[in-house]
Amino acid sequence: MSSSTAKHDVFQAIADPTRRKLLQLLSEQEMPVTAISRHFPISRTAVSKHLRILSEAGLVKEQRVGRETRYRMQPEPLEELRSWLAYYERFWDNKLNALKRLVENEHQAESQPAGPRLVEREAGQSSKKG
Amino acid sequence: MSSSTAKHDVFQAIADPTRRKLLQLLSEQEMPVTAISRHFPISRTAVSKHLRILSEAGLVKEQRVGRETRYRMQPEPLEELRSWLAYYERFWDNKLNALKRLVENEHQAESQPAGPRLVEREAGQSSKKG
DNA sequence: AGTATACGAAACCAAAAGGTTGCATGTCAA
DNA sequence: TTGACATGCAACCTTTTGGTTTCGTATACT
Repeated sequence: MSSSTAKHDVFQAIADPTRRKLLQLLSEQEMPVTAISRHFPISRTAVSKHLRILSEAGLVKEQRVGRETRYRMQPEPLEELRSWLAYYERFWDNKLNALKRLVENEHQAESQPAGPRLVEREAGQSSKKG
Repeated sequence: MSSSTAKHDVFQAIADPTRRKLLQLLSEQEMPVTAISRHFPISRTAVSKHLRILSEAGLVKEQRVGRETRYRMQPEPLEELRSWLAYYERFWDNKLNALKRLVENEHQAESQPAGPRLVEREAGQSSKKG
């Protein structure tokens, strides 16, 4: 169900600091565009564009109410970020655990945890002329 | 001690899909540039530039070994992403919990959880002409 | 010494990003 | 109906981004 054909994904959407502030603001409360743009030093149109990008990433939802368009945050797409991050958490967890073990055993030598040590090298095509 | 003057932050660094693949690859094993670039359809120089950006964000570390530069992933900066994300987790947690409650109680009405309902409006300067 | 390999730096380019101003349109208030 | 407000859209501009090719230099191999 997750739309993967989107022009703007969540990674790209949150890359911009203004958009992160926008998200923060809209997480606190739903707001129409002009009210939103009052919180930023840029033009309303610029804010509107950012909102569009967030919208395409599914991070905000708009609702027309009379002449205003109210935006609210939509947290679901952050799930993708979360699962992406989850993969990498084990790496710094490992480091933390290693450190913890080190501290607990204090003067003991660090036991190299099992892991890939070999470095990927040439593809094996070195005999070009022979 | 967290460097905040960096030209490239972690959000921007992971925004590019190529760089995310790069991270993935380097999380599996340390690798020199040419070997890395064999995994991508772009030039070695382009890969090198991406590596530079990741490096500036602290997400990879390089080590010169003879004529090659070996890169390895450095997970620590992802901590920032993690903590950023942590703030938003409560939002979808709320939704999940609400859903869970709903499912558990099945045919029961959804009790609106306490939260800001009011919308930020005008700053109060509507009496301009009097 | 001479050649091949690994890499970075520089110059250059097209497209995307982030911003602006101006205009058109829909809606609310007298 | 007339005017103010809220917004979207189009045109335009500048800077950044992601990419290329070419070249220089350090290191390794024989």
